[in-house]
Amino acid sequence: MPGQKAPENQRKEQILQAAFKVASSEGLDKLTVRRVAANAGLSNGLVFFHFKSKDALLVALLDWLLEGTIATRIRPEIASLPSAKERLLAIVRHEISRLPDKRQQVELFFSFWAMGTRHPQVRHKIQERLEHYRAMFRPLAAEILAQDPATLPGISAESLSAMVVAIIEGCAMQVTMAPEHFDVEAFIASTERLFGIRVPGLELYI
Amino acid sequence: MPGQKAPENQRKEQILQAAFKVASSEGLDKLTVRRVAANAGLSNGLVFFHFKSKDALLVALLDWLLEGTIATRIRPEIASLPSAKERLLAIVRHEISRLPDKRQQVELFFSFWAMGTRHPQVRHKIQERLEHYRAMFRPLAAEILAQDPATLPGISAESLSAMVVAIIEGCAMQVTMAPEHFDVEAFIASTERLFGIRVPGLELYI
DNA sequence: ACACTTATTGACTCTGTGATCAACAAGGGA
DNA sequence: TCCCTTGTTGATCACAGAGTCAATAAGTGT
Repeated sequence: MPGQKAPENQRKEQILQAAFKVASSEGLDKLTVRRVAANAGLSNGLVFFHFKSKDALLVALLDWLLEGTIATRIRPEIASLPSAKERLLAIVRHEISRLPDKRQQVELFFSFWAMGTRHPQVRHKIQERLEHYRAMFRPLAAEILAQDPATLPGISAESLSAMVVAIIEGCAMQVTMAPEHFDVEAFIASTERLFGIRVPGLELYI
Repeated sequence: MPGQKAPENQRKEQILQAAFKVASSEGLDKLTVRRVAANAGLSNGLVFFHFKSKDALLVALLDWLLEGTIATRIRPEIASLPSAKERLLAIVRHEISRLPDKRQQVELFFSFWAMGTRHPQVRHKIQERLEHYRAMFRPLAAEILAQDPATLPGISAESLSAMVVAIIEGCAMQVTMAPEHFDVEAFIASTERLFGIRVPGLELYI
């Protein structure tokens, strides 16, 4: 006996939340349509009605995850900082410091990353986001490089953005793998020192 | 009708190689005991005879992968370089430049990494290797920091090693996800510039 | 020759999964 | 009131997977 109809597309959101719950608590490999449906208190058939297949559900979950997890623009309080270097490092600090709180999301993101190596659609979505993420840093990197072209000769804004992203992602990997043995604050401090900030009289690099 | 007996533990190696072939060509999630057995030209029962369970097979595969993939010691030609900074950067260059060739291994490694978030044994093995990897850089980092304590105040060899590992892993992630859009050479160059080498007269940092 | 341990096979069981579908409920318009 | 579209259910199907097991072959010691 069918239950109540839900208004609009609340059902999709409800199912996606259940899917996230399952994936983040049991792992993406243990996610099944039945488990998601049970977690949402719905029948499995309904999941196939709203998302045509399990694969489509996973892709939708990835969208849902990226939407709510990856930074997509520079926050106003950071955008108002005077120098490009400060802005870039403020973003890095912000991105890294929130990693421990966003651990479930980050873990699931890595699962999708692994999945993406064999799944063209997932791969494409992650590539897009990665590119978007790098693009957020590129103007800052360009400004930094333009201010003093002599210090980092032959380096493009592109590769400097890639470096920043690598540092953030690499930190994320280590945090997810060994959160108890990884000192996030020290890591942030190292990044800032390496990029030459807060060391009076030594601000030569970048 | 049982087939020929294989000498010693050649069978285990044979099965592990088949497992790697399956995992790297179809993805770790598509790895089944049957597929591995078929790929090795053996019966599925034999896989369970040599490895007690699929789980144990996966753990053995991880060992096999780590054994042959992750650098575990500093190569002699690098160890003979005069300065600690040069040695560290030579390792980084070596590690990054071989990423495109080791892409299958790296992809599989990331799959295990994702698996490790829910699998204590896998997690532990990866943690160990990660720590071992960091430990390889630590003496170099310590030496670099000791040579000029003023330039990078308050930074530990530990966090500097973590930074180096983050850069390598973060680069690996981007290479696996978008190998055609990622300029490995430019990335290596950026790393070297950032760490202040090959820029005559500007070798202040690190 | 004979027993005994170790490999090896493939059929078999049991469980769970993705997907389908007929049935049925709810609401909205004509 | 009567359709007709949209939701919703749970039974059902076909199938694949992990793991078991009796049977059997190949060595190994005696």
